[in-house]
Amino acid sequence: MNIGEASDRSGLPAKTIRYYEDIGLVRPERGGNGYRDYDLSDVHKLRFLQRSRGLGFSVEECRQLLALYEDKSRASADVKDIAQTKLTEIDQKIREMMELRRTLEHLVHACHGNDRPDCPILDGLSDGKAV
Amino acid sequence: MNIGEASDRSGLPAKTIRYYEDIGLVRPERGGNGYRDYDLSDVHKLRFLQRSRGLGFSVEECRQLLALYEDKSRASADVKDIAQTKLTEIDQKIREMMELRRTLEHLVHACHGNDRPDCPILDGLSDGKAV
DNA sequence: ATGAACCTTCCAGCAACTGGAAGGTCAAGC
DNA sequence: GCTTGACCTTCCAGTTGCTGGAAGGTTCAT
Repeated sequence: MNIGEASDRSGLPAKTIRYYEDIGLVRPERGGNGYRDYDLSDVHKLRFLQRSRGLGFSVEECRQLLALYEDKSRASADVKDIAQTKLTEIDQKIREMMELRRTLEHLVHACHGNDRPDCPILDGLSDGKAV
Repeated sequence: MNIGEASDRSGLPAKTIRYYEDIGLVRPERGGNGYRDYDLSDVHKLRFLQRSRGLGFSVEECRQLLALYEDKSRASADVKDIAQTKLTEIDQKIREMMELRRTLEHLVHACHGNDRPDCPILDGLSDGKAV
């Protein structure tokens, strides 16, 4: 498929997809007309990149994660180690996300939208405790 | 406190903290010697930035989230709307994070580290289904 | 066969840091 | 009181990860 459809299916702008090819992340075939030709596994990698980049992983981290898709790499123990490390990081990120959610929810609901000095959030801020 | 301690407590490099001052995110007092002087509420904002940036929110989004800490903004309905929108986004990110976790876990455990062609992940990839 | 909607490369610019130089401040030890 | 080392300051340049736009080729429907 052409880059436009790959873009639609992955949720990444065509520009970004070309950039990912430049830096060697996802390398599609080329048709006789010079157009990039993406297959389903390419699209899957792109979706994976879209998700993991949006969740705060760097391109280099994504490159490592993506290496898990290559079966020869998946067979090697060190790449499994990387994956295991990333799993731990993801768990940490999920915890942080939950905490951020809780903080925001407090800010939206616990304070009643006025400037009361006894607002629990402001109190939490002023004495330095985590909100 | 000096920038070094603020860095230790927030988990952000001093460079990044100075950059955040440049762009008007967290503005500490200055001591007589010209050193930046952070209080606990500054540190709390920095920790908040560290978390939300690491979770894939842009600096501009963080600026909006941070505005919730300013009580005058917190009193306004539109800022509450922003917070509500961000809450929805966070929920979405949590779901994506869970899915990413599940994908990785599959890659680590479901394939037994060899190159068997019937590996469920490879099968999933080759027929284009999500892993 | 012409126009719209694709695609290509290349180059410039922006966002969000990051590193390094050149120099001022501070607290500890001699 | 003076040095030494670990702080801090500003400024400027470089990197990462895109993103926009120009200039031009391809495809397809009318």
